[in-house]
Amino acid sequence: MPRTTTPRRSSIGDVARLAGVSVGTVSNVLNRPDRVAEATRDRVLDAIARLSFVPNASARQLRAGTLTTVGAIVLDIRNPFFTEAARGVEDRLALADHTLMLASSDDDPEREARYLRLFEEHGVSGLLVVPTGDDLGPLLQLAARGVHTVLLDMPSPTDALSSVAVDDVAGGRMAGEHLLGLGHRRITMLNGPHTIRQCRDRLAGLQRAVERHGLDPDEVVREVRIPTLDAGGAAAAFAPLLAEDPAPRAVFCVNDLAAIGVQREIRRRRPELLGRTAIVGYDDIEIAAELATPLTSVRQPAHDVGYRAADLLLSRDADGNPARGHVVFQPELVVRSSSVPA
Amino acid sequence: MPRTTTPRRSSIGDVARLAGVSVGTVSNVLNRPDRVAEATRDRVLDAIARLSFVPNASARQLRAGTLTTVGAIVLDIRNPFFTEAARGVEDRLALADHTLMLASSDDDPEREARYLRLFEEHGVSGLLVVPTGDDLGPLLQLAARGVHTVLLDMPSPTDALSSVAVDDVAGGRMAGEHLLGLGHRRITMLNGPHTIRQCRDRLAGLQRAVERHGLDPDEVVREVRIPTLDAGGAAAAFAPLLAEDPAPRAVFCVNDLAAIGVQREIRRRRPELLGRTAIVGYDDIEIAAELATPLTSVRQPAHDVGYRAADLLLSRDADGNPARGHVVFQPELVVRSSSVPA
DNA sequence: ACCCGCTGCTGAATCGGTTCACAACGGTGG
DNA sequence: CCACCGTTGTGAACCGATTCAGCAGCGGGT
Repeated sequence: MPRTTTPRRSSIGDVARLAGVSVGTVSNVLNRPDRVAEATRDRVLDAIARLSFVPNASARQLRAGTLTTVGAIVLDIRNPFFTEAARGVEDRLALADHTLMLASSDDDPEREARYLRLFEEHGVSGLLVVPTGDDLGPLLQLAARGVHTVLLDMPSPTDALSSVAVDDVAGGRMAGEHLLGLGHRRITMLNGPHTIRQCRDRLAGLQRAVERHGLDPDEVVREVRIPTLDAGGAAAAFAPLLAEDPAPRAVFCVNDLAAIGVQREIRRRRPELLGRTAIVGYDDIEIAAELATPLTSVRQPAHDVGYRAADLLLSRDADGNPARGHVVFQPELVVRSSSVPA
Repeated sequence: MPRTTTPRRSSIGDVARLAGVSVGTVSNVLNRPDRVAEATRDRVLDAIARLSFVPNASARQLRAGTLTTVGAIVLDIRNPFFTEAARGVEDRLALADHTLMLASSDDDPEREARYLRLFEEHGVSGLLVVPTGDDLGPLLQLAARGVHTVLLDMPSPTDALSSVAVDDVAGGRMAGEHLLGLGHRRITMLNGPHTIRQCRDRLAGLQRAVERHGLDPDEVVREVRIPTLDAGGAAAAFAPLLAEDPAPRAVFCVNDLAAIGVQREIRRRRPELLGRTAIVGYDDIEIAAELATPLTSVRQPAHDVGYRAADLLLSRDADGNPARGHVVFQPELVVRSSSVPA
């Protein structure tokens, strides 16, 4: 009986009644204030304040069809690369008074599909997606249905989808050249699943660097897969390698979190190898420079990636159609003390 | 002229026409499939597939009023504590087939207000907020308007808002007792703005620990404010202290990122003080154990905080009203080598 | 033959805004 | 005095779904 009935949100009709005008006028006050005489406008604004009226976005969008919300789906919200990119997105969107809604697919195609559907149902004005796999089918269908989509951190194989990415092959090559230049001839790559393109590309870059040195990639490069791209998974996968003889002396990790896991595992199991194992990470996250052994890493312009992607999403060509484009940023090798000579 | 007119999204009416049924039937197929004969249902499903029909969430919500989306506003998406909490939220919501939309206020009340309004306009079924300041007015109004709201990482001063928080006074006290136990009698606290409650509480906890030791907080504790809670801001604020004589020998940082900044600054300017300055951080982020000097830190159960908050948001009492509650988790001190004796 | 109840479907009202054709009105110029 | 104009404001159609009263058809009981 004391069941508190939720007070119904007040609608534009309530406001109109209180202000003694028609709903059309209230709508005009909201959207084209200059079309309304000042006295009337004040009365309406007063009524809005008194009722603490908040317009219903569903109703507005249903009729007007427009929305200033952009959706983004990243692989893992805990990965600093993605959060930094998300900040870039937000920063660009804020300039256009748009807002970001962020979701994390956890590298699970099913979750990705759920969020894609959710955003489409809500009619977002654009979508930024870091795809979980190679199957762009769902995204292409989405684009065909008129949802302007930009691939994040993945070059688009088609003109139907725009993209902003970083050249991962170049990044892998930089890491490889660096390690080869230090004299290493056996390089272990701690890589993620090949379903993730970044992982494949970074390996390919490493192999290309080896070839350029006139060596055989199959001899030099040994790939070890880790199931999850975090420190724990990397540590677990690296542990058995440390028991081998000889233990790896040059390790290229698919990201910095994995590199941190490798360092942790070396310190725990074979501390004598600490200063004698070259480690190169990827992403150059903020704390890479602060680690027990400051980490050599391939830096990606994460903020720029997000910013540029949002920019692409918002820009229209002369005809008012969404602009299409493919942007590829170049990574940069940051050398610190973790990459020791052979 | 080649202006590609966006193909209009197909509606439930299009589906009905193609399947040769009424819109009501299509709606039934979508929401109560058991009410529809199998043959009819198959025809409708076929039409849905052929048109790649996606229901319009705005229309649905406008009429039905329900939504399975929850909004969350955190202070900074780059702070691992918040992203970990966000994962906790997502994990709990997924169980109930709800989805999370995440936004970051950047500790800016204006941005916070914008997102609050956005989420309210969209009629989210609940809201998780880490408030930017002490002014809960807007949130109380929101709650009064029927938006179920849970304060994240802040104990609620009122029963109108639920809350899930960690006891920051206890955390500050733990840090203080640890440093005092190590013999330190001058403690510098690198703190954030007092507009943030966490910052005030952690300082208060530190002061209380000093009192318990029979000492005068004003003599022992020196507070230095940093404008932003990241490594860069902390490093900048700490630099002048390093020029003083004597330089600080015990530093309690309001979070781990700040502690990392302090370590960086010491290493850069006074490397001789490296092993002789006790540092305690807060949050125990994943890499705290991997730093050049592994960091003593106060651990917060971030994932649990998010999970529990989402739980509170979803739970209803026997009358079907949203449950109210106040949960306070206890932090835990993790001692590593950064906290050296005096 | 008639009524009852059940299943399966229809058609229209409804949610809360936006938008547009049009009306009301006071002022202006010929 | 009238035609005309610009400024304000009105009222209804409309967006795309949900929901519910009601109807058609059919089998079974009496």
